[in-house]
Amino acid sequence: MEILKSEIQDLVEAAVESLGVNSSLIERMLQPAREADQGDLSLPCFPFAKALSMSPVAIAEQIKDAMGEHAAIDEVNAVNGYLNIRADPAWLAGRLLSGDVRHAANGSRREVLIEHTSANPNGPFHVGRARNAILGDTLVRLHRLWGDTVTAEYYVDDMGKQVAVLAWALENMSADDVEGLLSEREPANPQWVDKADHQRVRWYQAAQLLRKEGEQSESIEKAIGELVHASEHGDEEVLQSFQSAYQPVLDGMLETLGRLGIAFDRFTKESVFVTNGDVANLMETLGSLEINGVADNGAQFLDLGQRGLKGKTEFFYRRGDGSSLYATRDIAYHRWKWTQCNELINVLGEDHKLQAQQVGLTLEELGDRRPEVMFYSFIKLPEGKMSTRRGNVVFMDDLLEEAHAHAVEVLKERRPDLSAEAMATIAEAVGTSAVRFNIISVSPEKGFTFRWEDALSFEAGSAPFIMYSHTRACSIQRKVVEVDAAFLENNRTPAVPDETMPDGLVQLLRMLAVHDDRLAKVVREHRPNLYAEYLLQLSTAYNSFYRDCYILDEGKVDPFYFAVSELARTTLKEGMIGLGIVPLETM
RNA sequence: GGGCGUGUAGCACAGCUGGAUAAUGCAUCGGCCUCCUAAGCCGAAGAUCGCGGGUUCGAAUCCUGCCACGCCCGCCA
Repeated sequence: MEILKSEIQDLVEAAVESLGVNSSLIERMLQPAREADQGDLSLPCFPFAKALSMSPVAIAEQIKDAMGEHAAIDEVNAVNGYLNIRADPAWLAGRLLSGDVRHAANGSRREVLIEHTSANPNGPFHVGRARNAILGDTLVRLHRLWGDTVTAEYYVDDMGKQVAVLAWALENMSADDVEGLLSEREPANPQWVDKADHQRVRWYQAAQLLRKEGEQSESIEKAIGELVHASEHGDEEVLQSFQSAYQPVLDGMLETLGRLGIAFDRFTKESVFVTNGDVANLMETLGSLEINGVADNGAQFLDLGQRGLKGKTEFFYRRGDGSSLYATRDIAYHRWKWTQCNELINVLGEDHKLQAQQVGLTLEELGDRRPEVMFYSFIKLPEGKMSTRRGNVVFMDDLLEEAHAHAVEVLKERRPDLSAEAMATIAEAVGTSAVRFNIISVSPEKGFTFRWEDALSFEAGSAPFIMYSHTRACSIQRKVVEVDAAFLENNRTPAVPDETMPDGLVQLLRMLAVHDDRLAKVVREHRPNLYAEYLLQLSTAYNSFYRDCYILDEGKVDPFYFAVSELARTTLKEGMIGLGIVPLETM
């Protein structure tokens, strides 16, 4: 709890000094208490035991006795060798309601470029791909909540084999060809027949079959190879045909993402760095490096083993025919990205770890910084790995429909009074928020198994739980305005009452006091799941407060309780936006 | 074979820059709607923190060996 720590650290240091111990460790040792009933900050006294040749228990007692009084401190206890300090709830309330604490710790607003998703535009989004998009977008939102200036960027893979296959298929196959080839597969979901990503992926899949099994697979492979080659050499006409092939697919994917509240500020095409000469220049620079090597056929690589890379140390950046590789273009892209920001974050699947190492080391070799990377592990289905080929996929579009339908069912039961229209709006918000939250709330590096029952859980521990707490606060605000329309204006900073506060209120104040600490950590360490956990705790605290403190009692408004409720409401709302949960005002 | 990651209650998951009784949700059992939305609240039960060593006043957390699972080790993207 930084707001308390910054206030009383001097006091603790003075007390420790008075015992004759150097207090330089206090800054680090004075830490949040683990259990709420221990207090807000605690100082383990074990490290001082040797120097003072006293028991930690006695040391804690003596520090306690040596501590001066402070308005921020409710009580100090010495327990089992720990010095526990509890913040005074009234002091906390005063600080929080004065409004000058929020984001107080934020001295470092940065310009951050976050690249995420960047999926090949060759088919609809499935849940596996969505982990990247949801994590990335949440990171974008949380950095914005923190006060950073953020650019969310999608790197469009507009050259290379995957797009070439799609372009070739659209050019050379009829709808009948495609459906004939895919006759043994599951037919496309009729609901999405007009959506280009679902449509065109059929062409892509059919072409993949032909490439592998068809009689003309060799000639097809050759044709596609020529397209790839042309694109890698910056052939405008080919690149143009690629674009008309993938753009509608990309648009379809973005439509799906839009439903989840995910949007991008900029799309950067891979081919740009080929056509503008950056890649050629880069390869020239790399060729002059000390660690450059040349293979028999003229291909070039860097020996990154000399820079600490383990395992396979040769990193090829140039083919024998002189063309670039994906990673080479990625390096050119990164060098450009560094001209756009002072903080760079990439969201990548764990399969990209080696490549990220190669790119990072090469950037350092060139005198650039390496980007920060948030890696995530892939989403599996209970039946095993997701695979489009075996039809073992969950499309995001289907998942969102299912989530929406499930939310409608729940609403029919709980709120039969609502109009169909209102229900649809709420169901969409509840469904999409629940899906996002389900994915955000687990650590990115942890394997994630997608389960319908979890994604559609609307109970405690889910997005709807947080949403529900927020709507309670909204409902109270509406009622207060009904009772007294001018109340909001007249009671900006009510006096903090001089009486013992109910448990629920104290819990809520402490949760609110800790918000910035948590957000700072989440943004610094790229761990959105910790913020998801925080919002759950804040919601729980609000619900306890709601239980203990009647804001409206017999038609009268308690100004202090209402102010606390309002602070919780705005904190919840901003936090929900930070996670991409829709802050409904009623549900 | 090498590199990286993961292993915590029946299930899912938090905690991992070492600190006191390992947090939370689901499932299980019990209580709370004549009062601000019960998608809620209160309580019970449930954990040799993968296994073995080590460092330390103190280890889920650090080091090390082993086991299991995932990902990677293309002049593919």
